Amino acid sequence: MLDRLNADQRRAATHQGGPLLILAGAGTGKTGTLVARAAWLRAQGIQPSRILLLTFTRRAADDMLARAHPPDTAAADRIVGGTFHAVAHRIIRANAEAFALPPEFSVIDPSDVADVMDTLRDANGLVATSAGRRTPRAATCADIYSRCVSTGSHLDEVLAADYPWCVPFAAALAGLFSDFVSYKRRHGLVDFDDLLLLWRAALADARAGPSLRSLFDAVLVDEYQDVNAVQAEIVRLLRPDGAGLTCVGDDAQAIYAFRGADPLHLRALSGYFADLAVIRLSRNYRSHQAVLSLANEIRPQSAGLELALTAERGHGQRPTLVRCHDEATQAREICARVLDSHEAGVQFQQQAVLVRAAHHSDLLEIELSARGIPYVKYGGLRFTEAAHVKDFLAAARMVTNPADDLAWFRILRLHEGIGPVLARRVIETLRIADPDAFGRWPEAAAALPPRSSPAVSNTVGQLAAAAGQERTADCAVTILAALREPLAARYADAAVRFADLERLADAAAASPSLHDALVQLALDPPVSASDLAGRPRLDDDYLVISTVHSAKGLEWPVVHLPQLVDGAVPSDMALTTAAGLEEEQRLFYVAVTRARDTLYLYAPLRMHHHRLARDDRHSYGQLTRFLGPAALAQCEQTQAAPRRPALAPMAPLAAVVDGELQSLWGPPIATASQSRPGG
DNA sequence: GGTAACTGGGTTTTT
DNA sequence: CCCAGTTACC
Repeated sequence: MLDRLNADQRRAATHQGGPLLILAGAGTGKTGTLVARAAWLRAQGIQPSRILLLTFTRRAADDMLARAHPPDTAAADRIVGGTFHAVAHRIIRANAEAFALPPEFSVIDPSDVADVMDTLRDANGLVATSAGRRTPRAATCADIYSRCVSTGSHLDEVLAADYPWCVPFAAALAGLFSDFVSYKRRHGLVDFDDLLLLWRAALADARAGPSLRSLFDAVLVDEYQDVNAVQAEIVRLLRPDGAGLTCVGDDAQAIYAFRGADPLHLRALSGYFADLAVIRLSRNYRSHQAVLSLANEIRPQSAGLELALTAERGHGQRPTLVRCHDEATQAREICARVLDSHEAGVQFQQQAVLVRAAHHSDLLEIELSARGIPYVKYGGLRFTEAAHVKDFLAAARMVTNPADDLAWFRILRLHEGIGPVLARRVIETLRIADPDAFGRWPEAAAALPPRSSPAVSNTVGQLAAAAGQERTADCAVTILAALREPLAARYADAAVRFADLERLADAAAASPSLHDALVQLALDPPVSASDLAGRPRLDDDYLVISTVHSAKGLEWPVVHLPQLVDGAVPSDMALTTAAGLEEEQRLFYVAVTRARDTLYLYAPLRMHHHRLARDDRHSYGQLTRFLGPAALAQCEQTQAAPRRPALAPMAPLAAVVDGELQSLWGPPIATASQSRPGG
């Protein structure tokens, strides 16, 4: 395994003793190095099950574990790996009583958090008044809350730095957050932040800490630049003196500040561990030098962690900047180049269009459809955000955790004639936090209007039955059956939605318990329904459209980067703060370094600006500030020809057709009566 | 009193 | 497309 490594990689894989930071630039073989390090640690006599690998995505964990040992390896001989959240959940679930949690606690995702906040908003004076004072929306409240928790900062600091328009609501938000915390505890809910907080608390605990710490001899952390304050502390608590700690990362690729991550944690490692060894990986096996020259030019350098990539694959072709008259031209130019590459033998799936925001590809998607170019889109709206999927998850949560009133609320409201007020009344009557809520159903049903009562009772009855079933598969089938009628009544396209849910139920049935299935879905949501059924159409060839965030860690032979104008790249949301702008630059660096062979950059002059008034939505965009003169010197530039109108200009619309239309209902006129017999 | 149906204005990124 | 506000119906 070590034979295939270069000298730096081998030094990293075989580093002995104290804490190690591997500063791994994009495409420098980081995964292979980590896998080799795990193998070397085992060769040093460390049990695989005493090696912990922490990643940020499940995919990264699976990739590495798959390369670390053959698939048939027994559990005891496997490295322990997963995302921070998944590992935290495993520990908390195994020790629920010690954490004073009900054994079947619900893990709620950020949209559930927003729903809870929504129900608590009114009581804290955060309801919008007609007087025009705009209050932060539920999702914004949830973001602010999470930012406080994950950065360990006081509410006032977070508001001042990132949500200045919410400063007037500081007191109301503080009240809301207190209510939110006690609400979660009352109803057995655990959010993503809680998973990390609970793990950290256990590690810091005088009695639990030492035994949790002693589970592992070596801890490997991937993408360390993306840890938040809580995760950084978890790592320090796992390896207090740094022995056996390996962190891999690149602070120039930190792109998750919006969820509380901060590359300062990576930069602070050397201050925290005096004996930290830093090994740089800068030999790039992914891209041609022409691409890397641009990447090196735009890479933000930080003191002490400078790095420049050098290509192992030859020089290649310089990136091309295509200046386009407008967005429509840009869409056509992308299609043309995608097709050109395709004809030159590059499959669609070897090409990707990477966008800053999911809606940046709207126009392109129309053009792709018109030309019959198949594509899949990653990032943006997730499968679990679809209304019917949320319905299913809510029903499943009612079954596993009957005290989860959010789930009750959603399922009750699914029925015709049940609105927020009735749903709340029913939930109160049921006293769902007390045991046997399902048993009190007849009492609650009496308060419902006669026309909805039978349907709701039917649904609740079936879910009660599901709660009594042992096997996960039976449970999933019963839940599905319970939802069939309400969904059919609610959604016009119920058949399609139900088919989605059948797949979801199948996937859930494979889990050891419904609880585990739900956690899996929350922490690692499938991107689409087809995701659940594995990859059914491997032989099909699709162009990839992805957000830059979702593209992290991936690569394609041909990469297209549209919308390189200020306001889109960098996003206008980030322009107000220096920190925001730095992150946008790192995002651009990540995007550029995804390309193996060919990189196309597109800058439309005119861009659609939804933040402007309706009549003024088109403004002239400036080329992104990230392509300064030095960076531009690394690119070929070309100007796309605007499309010439196919027709000569005509008379105004009114003159062409309006007179004709008037003749259909206007007073009869001489010529009209001639052409219409009997008129 | 409570629900559903309609309307108008706004939309970053995601474990 | 989602949310909040309004109106129309039971």
